[in-house]
Amino acid sequence: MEKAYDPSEIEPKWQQRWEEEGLYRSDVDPARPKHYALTMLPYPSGELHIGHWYAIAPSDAQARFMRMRGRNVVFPMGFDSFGLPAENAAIKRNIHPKEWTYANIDRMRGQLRRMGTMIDWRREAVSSDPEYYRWTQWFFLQFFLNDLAYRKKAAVDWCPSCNTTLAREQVIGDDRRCERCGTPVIRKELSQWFFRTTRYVEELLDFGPIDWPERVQTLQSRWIGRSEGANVVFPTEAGDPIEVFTTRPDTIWGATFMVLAPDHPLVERLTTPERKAEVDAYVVPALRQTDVQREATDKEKTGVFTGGYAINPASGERIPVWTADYVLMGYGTGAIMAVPAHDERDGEFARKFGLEIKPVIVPESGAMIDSGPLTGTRAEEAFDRTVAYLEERGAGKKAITYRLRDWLISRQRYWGAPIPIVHCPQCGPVGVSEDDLPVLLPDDVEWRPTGESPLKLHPTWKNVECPSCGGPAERETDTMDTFMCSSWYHLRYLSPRYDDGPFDPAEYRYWMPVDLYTGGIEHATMHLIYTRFFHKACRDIGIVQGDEPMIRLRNQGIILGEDSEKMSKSRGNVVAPDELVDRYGADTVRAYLMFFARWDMGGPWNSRGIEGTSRWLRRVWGLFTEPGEGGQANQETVDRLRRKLHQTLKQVTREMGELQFNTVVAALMELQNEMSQARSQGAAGTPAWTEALEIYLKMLAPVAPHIADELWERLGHEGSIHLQDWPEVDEKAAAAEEITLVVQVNGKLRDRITVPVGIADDDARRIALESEGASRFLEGKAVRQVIVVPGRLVNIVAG
RNA sequence: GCGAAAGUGGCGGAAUUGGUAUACGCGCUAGACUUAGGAUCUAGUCCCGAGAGAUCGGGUUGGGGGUUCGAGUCCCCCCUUUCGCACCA
Repeated sequence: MEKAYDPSEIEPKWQQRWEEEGLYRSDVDPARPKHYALTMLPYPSGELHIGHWYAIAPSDAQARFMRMRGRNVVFPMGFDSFGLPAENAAIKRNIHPKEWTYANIDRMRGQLRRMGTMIDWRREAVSSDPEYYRWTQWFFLQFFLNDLAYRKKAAVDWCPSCNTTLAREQVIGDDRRCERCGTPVIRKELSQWFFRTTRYVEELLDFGPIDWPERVQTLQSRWIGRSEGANVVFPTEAGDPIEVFTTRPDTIWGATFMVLAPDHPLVERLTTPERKAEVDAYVVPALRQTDVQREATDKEKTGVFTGGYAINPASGERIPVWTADYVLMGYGTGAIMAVPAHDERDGEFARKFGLEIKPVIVPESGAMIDSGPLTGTRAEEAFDRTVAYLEERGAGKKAITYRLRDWLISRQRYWGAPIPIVHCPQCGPVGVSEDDLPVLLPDDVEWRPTGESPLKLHPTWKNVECPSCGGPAERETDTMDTFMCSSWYHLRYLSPRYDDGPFDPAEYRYWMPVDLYTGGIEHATMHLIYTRFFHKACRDIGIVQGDEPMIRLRNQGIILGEDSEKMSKSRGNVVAPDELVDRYGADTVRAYLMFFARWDMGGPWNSRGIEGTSRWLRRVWGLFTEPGEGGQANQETVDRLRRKLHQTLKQVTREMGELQFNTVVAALMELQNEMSQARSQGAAGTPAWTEALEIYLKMLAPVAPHIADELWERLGHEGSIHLQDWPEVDEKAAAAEEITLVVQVNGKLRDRITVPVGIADDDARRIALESEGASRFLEGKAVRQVIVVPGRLVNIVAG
C-alpha cells in the first residue's frame, strides 16, 4: 500500500534539498533571456500574515512558470526595515528598535522558507543594514549635488508637551491631540529636506512606456493633479500685488472679491489696523487645523474681511480682499479671484457674507457677457481670447498648476537612515564625503520618549568637522523617509553585497528593468510615484538607464476575514497562515490562495473552502501512486484524454501569463477529474497516460512545488521538475474532431447536434433546419432568415 | 459630492470578449464502503410548472428601457455595495 499524501513529510524534505542544491540561484547569463520578477518587500512587523502569502505565493508561482518557459528568472526578497513601528514597539516593550526589527526579520524569513518559494536568498537586502543605507545616503548625496535635494521650511505637527514631532498617525481625534499625552498639537515650522519631484510631473503623467493597471494610472494622474489655466496679477491698494491661479480666466469680469489662504504672507500686510483683531482671531485657530479638516466640503464656509482692496485688472473694479480657510496655501498661489456667479464655493461664500454676484457667462451657450471688449465671445474661444487679452496688458499669462508637491523626506525620528549632511556655521549645509559613508546610526541612544530626537540628544554623535572647511560643525539629526529606502531596493537586490556602488553595473545591465512587479494597490500614489521619480532622477544624473524602472505592474486584492470585514486583531478575524500550513501543508495553502478568488479582487476568506483544494491535491497524489485499473483503453478514451490534456495545457499556459490563477487551478482540477475517469476506463499504462502524468506535474509545479517534485521523483526522473521546460501544446491533439452545434429558433436554444468540426455552413444550416428540436418549433411558420456562426451555432429566424 | 470597480445559484466564483449562462470548488441531499474519519467513492443539486419516468415547457445574471437574428457581455436611466479622492481655484 502506497503511503498517503503527507505534506508535513515531503515539504521540509524538498525545501532542504532545493536549498542544498542551490536550485533557485539565479545568475547573469547573457545566453538566456532574463525575467525580473519583483514583489513588494514586506515591512518586518512581526510575522507573516495571510496577506503576505497572498501577495507572494501567486507571484512566486508566476515566476516559476516564467522560469519553466525558458527565462532566467530572478525572484528576490528583502525587508523594508526602517520606520516608525519599530520605535513604537520599542517604547511599548522596552526593547531596542534594532533588536525588535531583526528578531522579526529572522522570524519572517523562516516563515517565507516554509512557503516553498523560489527566492534567491543570496540576493536578500535589508534596508536598515549599514551596507544598504550607506547607498541610500549615497543617493541622497547625488540628488543633493545635482540640485534635486533642497532645504526649506515646512510645517510639522508638534506636541508642545513631549516636545517632539508627531507623524500623522500619532495625532488622534478631531481636536488633534498627541497620542501619548493628549496635549493638543500645534503646527511648527522646521527646516526640512525636499526632493524636486515636481520637475518630473509631466513625465510622470506619461504611462505610454509601461503596462500598468488603469486604476493605478488614474490614481497617479489625480494625485499629480494637472490643471491648465492662467496666473493673473491683481494690484492692491496697499501696494503688494496678489497673484492668483485660475482655470477659468474667461470669468475674470465676474471676479467680485478675492480670498487669501489664512497663511498667505499678504494677509498681514493687507489687513487694515481696524480689522486686525478680527483677522488674527480667525487666522490663528485656522492654522491649527489639518488640511483635511479645512477641506471638509460639508463644513460651512468661514472667513473674514481684511479691510484691504484689490483692483480687478480686467474690469478695473475695486474689489474687497478676504481671507478664508477654504483657500489652501499649498495649492496654486494660495490666493484666488472669487467668481461667485460661476463657482459654487465662491457663490456659497458670497451669499453668506453678502458679496456681489455678477454673471459674465450665459449658462446655456457658455458665451461671455458683460465682459468689456470680450463681450459676446463664444465658449470655444473664451479661454484663449481672455488669456491673450490679459497677456497683452501684462496682467497675466497661461499657466499650468499641479497638485503634486516636492517630496518632503526629512523625519525627526531615530529609526531611519541618517541624512548625510553636516551643517557648518561657515559653509552652510555640506554633504558628507562619499568615502565617509555610511553615516552610521548609533545604537547607544536614548530612544525612549524624552521629547527630542534621539540623535539630537546623543552626547557626541552630531559633533563633527565640516567636510569642506574643517571647522567645528554639526550633523543633520533628521533621518530619511522610509519611502526613500524602498525607492531603489530593486537595484540593491541585484548585488546586495557590492561595495563599489549601490549596485553592480553588470547585474544592472542584465536584469533591469523589472519585468513584472506585484503588490498592493495601497502603494499606487506614494511608493509607486516615488520609485518612478527616483529612477528618472537617477537616469538624468547618469546612474541608471531607461525611462521607467518597472515595465508591468499587477495588483492583488485584499483578503477579508470570514465575516467579510477587514482582518484585524481586535475583530478576532485574522487568518494565521502558519496554522493552515501545519494542517494542510504549504502547497495546499498556496493553491487555495490562487483558487479561492480572482487574484486582483481578493475577497472574504472561507476556512471550509480550503478543504476542496486539499482534497484535490490528495486526489492528484492518488492519481500518481495508486495502480491503474486493468483493461485496455479504447481509442476514444485515449483521444479524449489527450484532447483534454492539451486543451488544459493551452489554457494554463495562457492564464499563468495573464496572472489568472483561479481558473488555472480550476482547469487542473478538471483535468484531474478527466484523468481519473480515463484511468477507470483502462488508460493507465498507455503512452498517452504517461504523457498526461508528466505534463500534469509540469503544470502543477509552479502552483504546488513540493508535491510536484516529489511525484516527479517517484515517476523515476532524475533532477528537479523545476528545471524542466514547460511542455509544448500539441495543437492536433487539442483540436476537437466533433463539435456541438447549437440550434436556436428565434434566439432560443432548441437542439444540440454533434457534427464534424469543419462542417460547411450549408450543411450546418440544413442539419439545423431538419433537427427534431427545431422542426417542432418551426411548424406552421415561415423561415425568414438563418444565421450560421461557424463552429458554434445556427439561429433560425421564423415567424 | 467627484472618480473607479463591482452586483451571476445557499456561498466563493466561471463564461474563449456579442453566440450552449451557472465551469471549478464549498455547502447540501441520497447512496456505497467501512480498520467510524476533520476519511474516501458514486449520483444529484439555479428557480417554477407538467410527468411514475428518461424528459418536456417556461423563467433567470441588481431593477427598467434600448440596439441586435442573438445581450451576463454593448448603449441609456435608476438602485445597492466596496474602494479611492475630497472646497484643487
